[in-house]
Amino acid sequence: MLVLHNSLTRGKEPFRPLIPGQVRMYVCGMTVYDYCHLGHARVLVVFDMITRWLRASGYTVNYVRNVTDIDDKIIKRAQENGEPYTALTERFIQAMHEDGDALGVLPPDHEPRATEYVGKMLDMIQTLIERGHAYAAANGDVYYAVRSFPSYGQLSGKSLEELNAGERVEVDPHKRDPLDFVLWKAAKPGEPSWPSPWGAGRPGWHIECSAMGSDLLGQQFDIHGGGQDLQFPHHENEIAQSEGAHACKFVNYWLHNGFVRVDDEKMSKSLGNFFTIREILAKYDAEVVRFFILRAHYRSPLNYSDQHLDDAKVALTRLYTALRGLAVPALAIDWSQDAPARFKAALDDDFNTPEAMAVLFELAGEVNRSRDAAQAGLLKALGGVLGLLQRPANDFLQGLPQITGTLNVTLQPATLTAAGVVGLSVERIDALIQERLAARQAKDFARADAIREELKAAGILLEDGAQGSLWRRA
RNA sequence: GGCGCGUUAGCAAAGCGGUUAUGCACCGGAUUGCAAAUCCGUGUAGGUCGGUUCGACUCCGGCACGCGCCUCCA
Repeated sequence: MLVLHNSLTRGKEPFRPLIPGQVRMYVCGMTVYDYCHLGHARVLVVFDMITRWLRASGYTVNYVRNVTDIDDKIIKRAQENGEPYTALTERFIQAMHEDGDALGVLPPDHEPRATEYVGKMLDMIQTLIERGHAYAAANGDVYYAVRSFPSYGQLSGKSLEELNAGERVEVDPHKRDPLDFVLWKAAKPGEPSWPSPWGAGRPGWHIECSAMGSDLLGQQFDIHGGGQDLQFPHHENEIAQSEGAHACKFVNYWLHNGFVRVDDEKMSKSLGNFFTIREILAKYDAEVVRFFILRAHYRSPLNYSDQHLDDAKVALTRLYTALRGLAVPALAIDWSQDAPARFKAALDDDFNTPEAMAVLFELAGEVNRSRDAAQAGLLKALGGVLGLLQRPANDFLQGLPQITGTLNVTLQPATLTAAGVVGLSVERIDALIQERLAARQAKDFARADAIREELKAAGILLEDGAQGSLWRRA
């Protein structure tokens, strides 16, 4: 029985979908005006893991992750670049897909773009006006009247009074209440716009998700996810819009993943302390990054540093090392066995991936002791539930970091030579290993050790075994 | 100022009112020409002050420190 933490009630609850066996889940995706950073990677990976686990648990999942492809920042960036905003968004949507693919993130079932749903948004805004939840202002904007929605603040646990007390932004004279938020934004000259009953303009950010969610998943659905920073005001506003327009409960379970931090500060665009996914993938294998993300609980803060990624790499290396050299069979998991049962119990407890991973490491120890292919198959199968361990072991152990992206990426293979990683071809490595083998057989250990040192300097580590020497990249 | 979250060993990170988390690092041993990998073994925790309890890292309260939200942000 899956139990999950619901932000709405601030506690753990048994998960019961509206339709037994079927899960409808919406996650707020990216605003596509730049490359995704590690914080975005966390959302992608965490909700991919959640989707995988729901499916592994037997649920049919309809997973929607939207794209915001029209907003102030997009318009500004496109103007700076002197390009149509659609060219900008297309480019970064493609980049986002490349990043997600690299990280082993399965595509969502639907990936609606805001610009495709403007009509639905206008319908919804019209309904909100008719129901007294919204009003058109003199400047052509349409605002949501938060005072018309008594339970406003339920998700963030704040009352309107508390929110008003902390108001730090200059009050917009067109708003009836400082907390009223924009549903429809009148266009300035030269900006992309859509016609509407209130004049040319574009949708506000919050209405996008309400419209796309209800269109694809229904007026009420099971899970809504996103980063913790969206809890207020974005998700609060979504509730006010959707419940105001549809007069029924919007979402039963709200899931929010924790932030990625740098030096104990939130990684964010505004602070400028972010690392893009592709910057990180220039130095680290994408599976290491995925492993790094899933090694922490999804609701906990995740501190980023090279040291932590180095640690993650070493840990993942241990798992792959256990699989190396075995003919690992593909097998169906018997969830009644001890290790799978503990793995399942961990994930059923609010997606506790750190505990599930502990089971993987215990299993790796058993595989190392037994060298039993069936146990290795179980390790690989359980890893697969988390989207890990699916490559041939040597592909990971001997592989180069993957470079994704065909766009204007600044990464060059040369950046990989920092540790001498690409200094030697596989052929050269094999030749040196053969030479060293001959030296060892001739008891010329000085020569053998010199070759080992030479390879080590190039980032190649040797492991001598009964059937010759194995190598891996440092 | 308001609201909320966190503080676990050298580092990272979980569960749990009483019994080994796990990974890395460290130490001892096996193995190895020497290493590496692997195996075996040992040690190192629970911010602080109180309370509840036979017993608390685990529950409750105070304090300190850190972080987040209250404005766009995954």
